[in-house]
Amino acid sequence: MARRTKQEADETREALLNAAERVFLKRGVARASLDEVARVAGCTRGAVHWHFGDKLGLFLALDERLFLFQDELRQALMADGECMKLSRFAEVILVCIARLEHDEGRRRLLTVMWQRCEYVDEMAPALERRRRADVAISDVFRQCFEQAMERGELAPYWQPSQAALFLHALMVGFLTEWLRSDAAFSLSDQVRGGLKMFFSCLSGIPPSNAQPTVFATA
Amino acid sequence: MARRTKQEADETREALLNAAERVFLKRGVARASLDEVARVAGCTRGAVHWHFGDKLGLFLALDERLFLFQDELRQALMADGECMKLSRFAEVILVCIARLEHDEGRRRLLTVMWQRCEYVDEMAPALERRRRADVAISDVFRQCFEQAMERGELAPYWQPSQAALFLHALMVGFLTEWLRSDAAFSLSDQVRGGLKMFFSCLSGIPPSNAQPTVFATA
DNA sequence: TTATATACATACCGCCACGTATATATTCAA
DNA sequence: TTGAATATATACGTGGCGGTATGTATATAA
Repeated sequence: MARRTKQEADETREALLNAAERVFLKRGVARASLDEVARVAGCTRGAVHWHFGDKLGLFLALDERLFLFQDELRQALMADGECMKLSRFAEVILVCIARLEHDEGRRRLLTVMWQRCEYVDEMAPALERRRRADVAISDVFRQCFEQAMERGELAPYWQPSQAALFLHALMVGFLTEWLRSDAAFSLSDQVRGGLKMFFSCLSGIPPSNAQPTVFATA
Repeated sequence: MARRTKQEADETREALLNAAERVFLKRGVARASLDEVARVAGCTRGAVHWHFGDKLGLFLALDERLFLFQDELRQALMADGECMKLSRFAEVILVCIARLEHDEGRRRLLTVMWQRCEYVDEMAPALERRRRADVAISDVFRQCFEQAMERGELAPYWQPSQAALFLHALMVGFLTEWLRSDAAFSLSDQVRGGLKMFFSCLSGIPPSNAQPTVFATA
């Protein structure tokens, strides 16, 4: 019941975060009790308060996980300040989406943060993170589209910034519907189809249904 | 303190709903107290319990308002089972969006239902309404695109159902970003631009920037 | 006019969950 | 070996909030 080894303590911490993920998902962040979180993790509220201070601390620690995922996408899209070609760009997004779809933990986490949390008062710091992550992703999108425009990959009537906002809204929309439907449809399929249409519009080249690869290599 | 007239009772009811709208927005549905709602409305919890039974009843009554708004859009899009041309279609959506943007009450309501509520356990009925409304809207979209396809207004590579899901995701995404940003940008402008690109892609006709009206009359 | 239903206000009760304080058992460093 | 820091469990106090029960004044119908 007391400090075993440092590693075991870390395992307790992880167990608590995993438990919080599930309990927040089931009860909602506001209605979830720390006691239930602790019991699901196989310990008591003492451990929660030791590791996270209070409920907000626990929530923010959990939120950190989502932040890491988002950053992962951002880095994948812009490995070294250099943007990839549009065709490759779409593929990277799809890989991230597919990973999300097949990782129950990520889905739980995203559901908690998007659908089971009332961003108000003390939750404000998390909302700020969300906003910054949104801006960061949109910025990466925009930079990629700007470089694509310079390379002549963009149909002339598209503005890079507008394309970025458009794409971002599209992704947020698909994700929101997917989470709301309780993953009732194949997210990958939806997004694949959506991206296909979007990118072909972007490039001004009609999509080729015959082609085996997902995107025309514009 | 007691039954004045029937009309005054209805006014109390409306005042309570308006208060709930604001208090739920500020505190989140779960953390909001009925006492604060009542005080904001200028009465006590007695009135709340009389009119709505309990907290869930109050919430569902408020939710009804949003449902009405959504139905308004649905009816506007398909007045008499007949769908309009795509160009007009986009305009109707924009009118609804503009109305939402300039109606603080509607924005509050939508924010509460989309960003200040944890849909869990007893909130399930509201989530069901949300899902049904989503399906209903998507269905209207799909029907319109089907008829558009029959009229030859759709580029051949678009499937009506896919176009409907695409459009729906796009709208949900724009709205979500707008609400999350606390209405920091012009929703109408964003959506106008987005719809313009989307519908020109749909019809396979590049958008004409020179034209004064928003959409090419395809 | 009076009884009854209505439209609230007030009072009371009970729970629950959070935070804190404290106890306790290990580990680790000296 | 021992003290201090660590990693929990347990115990305690308490504030808030929701539901219900009840009080009460007014409208309305008979």
